[in-house]
Amino acid sequence: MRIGEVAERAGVSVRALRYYEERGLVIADRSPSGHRRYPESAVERVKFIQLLYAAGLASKAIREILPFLDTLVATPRMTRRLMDERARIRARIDDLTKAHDRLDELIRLSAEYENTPAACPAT
Amino acid sequence: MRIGEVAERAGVSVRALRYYEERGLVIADRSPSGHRRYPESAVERVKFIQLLYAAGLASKAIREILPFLDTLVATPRMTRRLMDERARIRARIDDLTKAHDRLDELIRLSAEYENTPAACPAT
DNA sequence: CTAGAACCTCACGTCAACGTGAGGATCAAG
DNA sequence: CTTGATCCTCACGTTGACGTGAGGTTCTAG
Repeated sequence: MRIGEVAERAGVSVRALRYYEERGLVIADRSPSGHRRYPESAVERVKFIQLLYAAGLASKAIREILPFLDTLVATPRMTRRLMDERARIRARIDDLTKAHDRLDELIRLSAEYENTPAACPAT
Repeated sequence: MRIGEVAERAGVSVRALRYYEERGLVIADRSPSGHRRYPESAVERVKFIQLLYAAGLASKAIREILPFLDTLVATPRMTRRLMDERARIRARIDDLTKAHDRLDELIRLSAEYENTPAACPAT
């Protein structure tokens, strides 16, 4: 598969894919002319990378975790990293929950001084 | 109160406080010689700012929300911003939860191939 | 065979929230 | 009055995940 198709199907930019290769997150072999060739699996792999990036993992952490997808064998280092990052994410969720509740509080407060309805469509 | 004390009590750097002033998040008046003077309330204000920064709000969004703490009166714009950010945070929590669960899955998988105990101290 | 789409490699630009000196003034204590 | 801690204002450096041309090659449809 060519880079443009991978980009579109994974929902990222072509530049991002080149960047991932530079960071060692995705390996692509090349056509004789030098164009990148990706296997089908690359799409899912990139989506997974996006998931981890969105969760705030650094590319270094991702690089340590990704090989697991290929080998399905976890080194102690990988396991540790997985658990560390899980803990980090959990802590982050706690922080966000605090901020969320605080904003909630303010919104309810503001509803007392304004005519603005406190009801939120997404609640 | 001087900037150093505010910094220590709020748990941020002196540089951060100057930056917050530059961004219009904290107003400090000056001594005749030009040193910043903060009211007691600044400590709580800065902690709140930290909470919002930690939740991923941009300084622009914080600037729109902060006046509420002073006036306790919400303009429609402020209310909208509050609710927008609450929604953003909620969405962010969802993303993180997805990533968390995915990592959890991998950790359980890796426990099958390694002797690494799956038990997590923080669970 | 030719045009336009898609690809390539540099390599500098971006943005946010500060960090980090440089160089100098001010404050609090003895 | 001196000294060490604290403060001031520039102003450039940092980090990560790309964006954005520049300048050139390759692929593909007609």
